Amino acid sequence: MASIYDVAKLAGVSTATVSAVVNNRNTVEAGTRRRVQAAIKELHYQPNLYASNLARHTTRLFGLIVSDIVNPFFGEVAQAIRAEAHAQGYEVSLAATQFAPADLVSTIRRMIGMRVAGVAIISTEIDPRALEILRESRTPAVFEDVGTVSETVSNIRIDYEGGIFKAVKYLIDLGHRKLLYVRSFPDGHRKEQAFLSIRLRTEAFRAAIRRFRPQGVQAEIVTYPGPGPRSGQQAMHKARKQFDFTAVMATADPVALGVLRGLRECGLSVPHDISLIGFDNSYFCEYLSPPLTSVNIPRARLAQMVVDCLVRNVENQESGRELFLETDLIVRESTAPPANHQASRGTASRYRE
Amino acid sequence: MASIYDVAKLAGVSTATVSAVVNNRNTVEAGTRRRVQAAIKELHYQPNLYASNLARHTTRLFGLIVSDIVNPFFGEVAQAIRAEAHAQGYEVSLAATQFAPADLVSTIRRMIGMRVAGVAIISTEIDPRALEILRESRTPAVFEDVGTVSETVSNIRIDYEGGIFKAVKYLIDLGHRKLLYVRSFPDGHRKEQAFLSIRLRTEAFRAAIRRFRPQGVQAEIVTYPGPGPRSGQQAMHKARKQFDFTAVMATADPVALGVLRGLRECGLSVPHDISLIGFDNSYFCEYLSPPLTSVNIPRARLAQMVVDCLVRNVENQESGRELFLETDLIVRESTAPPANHQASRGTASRYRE
DNA sequence: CTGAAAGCGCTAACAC
DNA sequence: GTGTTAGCGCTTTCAG
Repeated sequence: MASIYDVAKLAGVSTATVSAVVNNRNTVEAGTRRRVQAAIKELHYQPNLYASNLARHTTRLFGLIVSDIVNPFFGEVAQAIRAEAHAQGYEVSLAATQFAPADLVSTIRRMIGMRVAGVAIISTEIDPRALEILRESRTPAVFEDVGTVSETVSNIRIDYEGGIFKAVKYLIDLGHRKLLYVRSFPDGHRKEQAFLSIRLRTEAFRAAIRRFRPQGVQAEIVTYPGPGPRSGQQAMHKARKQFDFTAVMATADPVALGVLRGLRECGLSVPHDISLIGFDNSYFCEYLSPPLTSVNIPRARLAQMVVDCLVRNVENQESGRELFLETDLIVRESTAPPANHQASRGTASRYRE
Repeated sequence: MASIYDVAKLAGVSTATVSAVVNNRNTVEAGTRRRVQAAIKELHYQPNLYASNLARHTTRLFGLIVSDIVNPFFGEVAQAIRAEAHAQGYEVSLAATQFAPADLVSTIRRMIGMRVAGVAIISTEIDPRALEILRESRTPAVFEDVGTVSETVSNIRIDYEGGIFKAVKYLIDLGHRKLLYVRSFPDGHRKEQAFLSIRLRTEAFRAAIRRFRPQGVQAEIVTYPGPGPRSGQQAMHKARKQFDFTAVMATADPVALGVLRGLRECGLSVPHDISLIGFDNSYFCEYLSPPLTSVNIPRARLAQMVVDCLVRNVENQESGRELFLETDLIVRESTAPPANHQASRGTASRYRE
């Protein structure tokens, strides 16, 4: 492949000049520029990114690491972050770990190897080495949910507590007293493993329940391995036999998807027999039957925070910060007052409103 | 950040030796290796990828370009391709264009700049420059649906024709005679613009209808701009007033999602009043209410083909090929015989099966 | 098994 | 405006 020398020779100029026109510097005379461009075209010249980055010493590139590229929530967040970064003149390189902590670490290594200006980690899984490596390399980073802010690492705390409290309260106010919380963890891992955001969400649920104990609220938490939808589906088939409940909260929307299906398979109707609340407010929520009530994490705000942290850290040497992202409950049609005990026992679903 | 020289000096060896241990070459004595590793750890050394790729002249890296990172179909495909590439010892760098042909071109440029070993373009949008640039740079490439194979570019033709024929036939066999085909195109573009796969799918639908004309089959095709779900939803609100139909085919699953919602809002039930078929067989299909019948594009097979083409091209200098990927219809519960004309006129949805 | 040294293709002073 | 040139940090012969 043609190099900058070939172009320079063909155009009868120096490599510095070619470099200037390639990088759109306006220090080149129109005629020269044209000659260079012609040579570039003729040789199909494409600058070698490795060479230029190596010589340049600095990149306007952020790394973005998400857990699961198939979960639309991560896709939406990635889009939002990309847009925000572009607005600030940064590219973003996206990587997915599919929940494997080892991949998280190697991906971070690779990104440091790319000398990214900063990296954002929006992931469910964590690995203590991740933080350590990032801090040692002094690469600006922003995490979601991981607590330890430092000179170069920021943290965005998502208000699970508040969002889940709103959700629980909403159910209680509707009259529900027996709740089921369903969570899922990726296959090939142990439940106890560090999926921080899942743990935090669960904790938030427990805390909310505690506060409503005086009202006679009871709750169970069940956990199944595997992809979210499958877990949710399983949960309905199994948990229904063990526990009595009139409302379900899912740890993430894909889990809610499975719950919806499981419920249907059991001949139970949402929200008539069982109310259901998801988490993340994925775009598909409003398109389900019934449209799914879900706790919303504002993506645009999240993206702003992420990019802002990184940019300030990079450009103004501001140190890492702890930010707090509020969440809210988006009420749709998957939640309603519980049917009376009789009706909720399985066969009433034919008579809607 | 520490360089290979720093490590070499600290370990009392040459950079060649450091390079050898970093790259896991087994030509280093155990003791030396340990010393080097200690130095690496102490200095938090991370090799500069640009420098190493520049010196190395060759990468085991494929570029993968998809249209829309939020559509789970692309996510699933990306995962499958990544897995297959890893199995062959290649990394993959993922980029999303969000349907913008200009981004397609600049992304391809960037990937050539990264000197990727090959690139796969699984996108809805196309741009003639894309093919041209790739061919000129002699970068091995594989497209989906774009017809012109050459020395370095392969093409995977997806059997839209077959898949859609099966879908239409299935509907006809169920007794449907009046079909509606709903498609969507990204906002900010014109309908006539080149979204090849959408056009091909539409053509396939037309062809299928033509073949069933003798049976008295009628069909309409409607098109709305915007995100798929919104288009599907709109289609139901508007098209229902203009046309008479008992079955809907959507150009992609997200569109079907919107159709489902639109239908519900109109008080129509699937499949009792209207049958619905999606396209792509996204993972969420089986979790909808009712589970969505959809035309399946086998991801694993697609991934195999893509990676295989690329690898053969890179490693064995085999020239580009034209491959054909069969599709099949996954029947679920969104399709059923049409209700009699009376019942389908809007109010029958309470009396299921 | 290890070291010396010549690049890789580009950028950015600095000089002209 | 444009050219010269010294690196950037690594890999890879080739000697030893």
